[in-house]
Amino acid sequence: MDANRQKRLEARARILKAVGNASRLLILEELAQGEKCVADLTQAVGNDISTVSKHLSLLKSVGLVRDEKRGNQVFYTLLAPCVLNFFDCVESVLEARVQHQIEMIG
Amino acid sequence: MDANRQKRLEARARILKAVGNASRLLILEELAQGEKCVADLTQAVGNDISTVSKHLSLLKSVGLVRDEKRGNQVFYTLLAPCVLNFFDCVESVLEARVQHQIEMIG
DNA sequence: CTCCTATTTGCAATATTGGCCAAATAGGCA
DNA sequence: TGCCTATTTGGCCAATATTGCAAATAGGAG
Repeated sequence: MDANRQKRLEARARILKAVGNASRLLILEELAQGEKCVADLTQAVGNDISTVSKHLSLLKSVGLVRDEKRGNQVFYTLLAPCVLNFFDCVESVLEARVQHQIEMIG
Repeated sequence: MDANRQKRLEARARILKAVGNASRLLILEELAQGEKCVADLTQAVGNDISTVSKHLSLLKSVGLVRDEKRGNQVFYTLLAPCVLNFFDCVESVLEARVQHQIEMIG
């Protein structure tokens, strides 16, 4: 396969991989409501704060979120709200799967 | 965090995770052009055929593709073309990142 | 400066993924 | 039946990802 295509696909995969994790999806959903600090997100996710911090730094490294320090807190903001559109597609896949299972049974 | 929300997020993550891999992205792009058999996809991806077969079975298990055996070949079809829309969003994230880097330098 | 709070980083343990090879399976054809 | 081709499955290993704890860092307040 073409090396350029490979590079392009890997760059895309890195971003999509960042979205393919339940904790990070939750973080993105929370950020969809507006900026949040790490402590707030930690509360929502339920993991150790250090774990959440690492998820955030991953999301930041691929460009999905931005961070801003104010006082001794760090606020994270969703940079690419378009990822929220993924959910509709994903839901349709889940729907279709349920439908398929019903057909198998019936 | 709510257990139902957790379940829902994990179901979504499973699908998105399936898309977050360069080889599987390539497979999805190939399938966007129409159904292909495993050998064709193997040629395009460049991995061992057993590896490609596993990628396909993963994509199938999350409901993104469908398989159909005809003769001694198995043809795979894209079930959720909406995943192709992810690419626009992902490209915009990559673009924004480049832009950000330029600002850092400049 | 010292203490307190918020966050990040380093480290180690564990889990998951991606890959290949070899073996198994399945269909078609002689 | 036996052979050939196409695909899947099982086993295994290396690389990567996820997590928590403890230590480090950074900013604000006294």
